[in-house]
Formats: sequence, structure tokens, C-alpha cells
Amino acid sequence: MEQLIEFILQFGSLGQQQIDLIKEKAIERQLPKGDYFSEAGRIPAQVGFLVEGVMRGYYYNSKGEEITRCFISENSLVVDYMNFEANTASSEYLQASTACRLMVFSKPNWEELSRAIVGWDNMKNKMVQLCMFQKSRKGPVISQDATTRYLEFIANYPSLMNRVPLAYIASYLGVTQQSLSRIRKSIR
Amino acid sequence: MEQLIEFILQFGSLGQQQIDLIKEKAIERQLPKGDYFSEAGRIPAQVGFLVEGVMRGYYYNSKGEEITRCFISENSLVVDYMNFEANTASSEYLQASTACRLMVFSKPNWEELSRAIVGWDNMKNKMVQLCMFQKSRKGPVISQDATTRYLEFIANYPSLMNRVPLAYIASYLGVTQQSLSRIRKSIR
DNA sequence: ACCACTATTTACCATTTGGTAAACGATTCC
DNA sequence: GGAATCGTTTACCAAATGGTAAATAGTGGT
Repeated sequence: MEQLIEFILQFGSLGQQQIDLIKEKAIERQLPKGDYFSEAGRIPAQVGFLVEGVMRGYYYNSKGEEITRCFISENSLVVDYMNFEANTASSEYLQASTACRLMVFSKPNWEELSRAIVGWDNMKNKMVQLCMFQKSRKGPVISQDATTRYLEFIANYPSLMNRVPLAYIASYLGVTQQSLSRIRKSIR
Repeated sequence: MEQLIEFILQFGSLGQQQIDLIKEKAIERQLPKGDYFSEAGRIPAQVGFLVEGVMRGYYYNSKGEEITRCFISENSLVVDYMNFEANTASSEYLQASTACRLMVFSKPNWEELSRAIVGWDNMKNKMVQLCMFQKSRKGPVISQDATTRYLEFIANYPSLMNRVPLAYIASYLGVTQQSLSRIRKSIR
């Protein structure tokens, strides 16, 4: 919980009363490995903050292959925000890649914060925009070759390399797992 | 100007007084082909709205190659928003790919709107988030092959195919221009 | 320890893409 | 008109990546 507050305070300052309100509205949720935080075809109902563990977003392409769209590591928001806001069905799964611990806000609680805390909307938007921005900044660059993409992945997500299956990383980087295995070999 | 107002009203409703204020704060700016709206190494000073023309964002990678990061077509915001907000230097160039007509807000004017119009921040954030989201949703998908990426590019940006040089599209899609030329040949 | 299951590596060959170079085409400038 | 410049296409070969298949390594359950 303190981790969540510390995260939020990066985006603005709050009084003790406001902090207490946030603590009231957030609840802790454990997600065993493999479980879903939200699913394709459903309307996202919660905003999460990842305290511990690794999550990933993925979808199925037209060939039925599972494609990892993003990894989420500690101290980051977990939500398909556009669809959460618009009350529309998500097109991706958000799944716990390892056992996870999150702080979650239900939609009513999340909206209550906007009404109750002056300046919350501002902070909230900064958070969301930063998370969107980081996702694109840390993501693989299409103009680089596969080896460079893998090296940058390691640099951007040093903690993930040995925590998630190679196949997830491969589809994230846009290569087959055979190619990624070859690349791993070639750089050691 | 009316085009700008119409765009803004998608994100909330405004009274006539507020609309008039926005009209006061925005000025029209012509950008000849090849000119820059903002440059790498400089702090972005304006928010633009593209009325007519095509712009693109690009940067130089470590090999000195020019890489197109995004295309911007009519009725969209033109700004490196994260750096505009944070007053930090941009890492990319925003250049007019064809002759362009924009409505622009200086930073003081943009901030004035937040103070003067209740609900403006909300609308502003929706705009920015939508533009960020669109950019990623319309962008090339790394797990697809080059031909599919080109076909989806045409579907997402039908008006651009014959308005921008092949080399720009190639670096945007992460292929060499020779490859893209081959792909063009193979699909006709 | 053994089995079943999953993840990763390796091998082989086909296909795609890149690098270098040159030819061709279109446009601009004098 | 002609030179210069830029954009596009083509060709050739090398390198990277994919597809299929199988072998190996690791993991968890009994």
C-alpha cells in the first residue's frame, strides 16, 4: 500500500486526508500465475497497480498466434485504459506471468477519487500518459534488427529476462522463438 | 478554424464564450514543405492542430539513418506532448511532408485555456490520450511481415500512399526502400 | 525415481530481407 | 534544353529469419 502512495505522490502532492481516502478505495488483490486481470471481449472493470510480479498483455492475431503486446513490471499501472474509460470491450488479455500482488480500484472507487480529491484528475492523467509513453518508449523498435531489439529489451527490462518464458519475449520482439534462441546463443 | 473547433467539441461541450476564447488563442500558421514545426534538441513551444497537409516525426538512429517514427494527417494534434509538458528537449523532428496549414497555440495560450475554461483539462487530456492511442494503434505491428505491414499502412493511411516518398514509408515500416519497392511490385 | 508435460535448443532448408550498385524516371534549377 | 538532383526500381549476392521437425533440458506431480 505504501508503495502505491509513493507512486502516486510522484505526480502531485496530497494531504493526509486525501491519502487516507485513496487507501480506503484501493484493495489488495493476489493473482496466481496464469490468472487474468482482464480479458479480451470484456469491459475492463478495474485499475490496477502492480506491487509485485510480472504481468503481460497479449492478443491473438489473425493466424491464431498468441502475440505479447506488452510486459508490465512492478510500480506500474495495469489497465487497458482506453477501454476502461470508454466502457468498451478490451481486445487483449492482461495476465499474471508470475504470481502477482496488486492494489486495485473498482471503477466506482476510481471515479470517486476524481470527485473527492481536487487535482486528482490531473495526477491521474499524468500517470496514464506516463504509462502509455513508457510502453512505447521501452517497446521494440521496428527499424532495428532482431538482435538489437533483444539487447534493448534486456536493457529496458533487466528483471524480466529470466522471469518470463522465451516464447513470450519472442512474440513481443516480433521473432520466432527459434530465432530468439539462436540470438541468445550468438551473444553469449 | 471551424475545423479545430469541431475537433475539440468531440471531447466535450463548450459555450460560445469559451469557443471564442479558444479562437482568440489559436493562430493560423502555414508551413511550407520541408519546414519544421519542432526540432530535436529543442523544447517544443507550441501545440499544433493539422488542418491541411501531412507531417511526419523522425529521428536519427545510432547509424545516422533517418527513421520516420510517425505520420500525422489532417485533424490531429501535432506536438511532442511529453516534452512540451515537461519543458524538456525533444528527441525528434516534426516536419511538414507536404505544405501544411495548422492552427497553433503557444505554450502560454495553451495554459491560459486550462485556467479560463472549466473542464478544459479534461478535454485536453482526452485529446492527447486519443492521439497517443491512435498513433500506436495505427502503427506497424512488429510481429507481422513487411508485406502485411505495408497493406495495413495503406488501410490505415489511405491518403498518404501517394503523398509521401517511399523512403519515408519504408523506414516507418522498418524495411529498406529496396524491399518496399519489391513489395509494391509483388502486390500489383 | 519416474512419468508427463512444458520450455528451450538445434538442425535443415526455404523464404525473406539487407547491402551494394547501377539503371531508370521524374523534378527542379539555370 | 540540359545539367543536376532526387526518388524509384531492378539486379545480384550475402545475411537474417521463418517453418518444420526433432532432440535436449527442465519442471512439477505421483
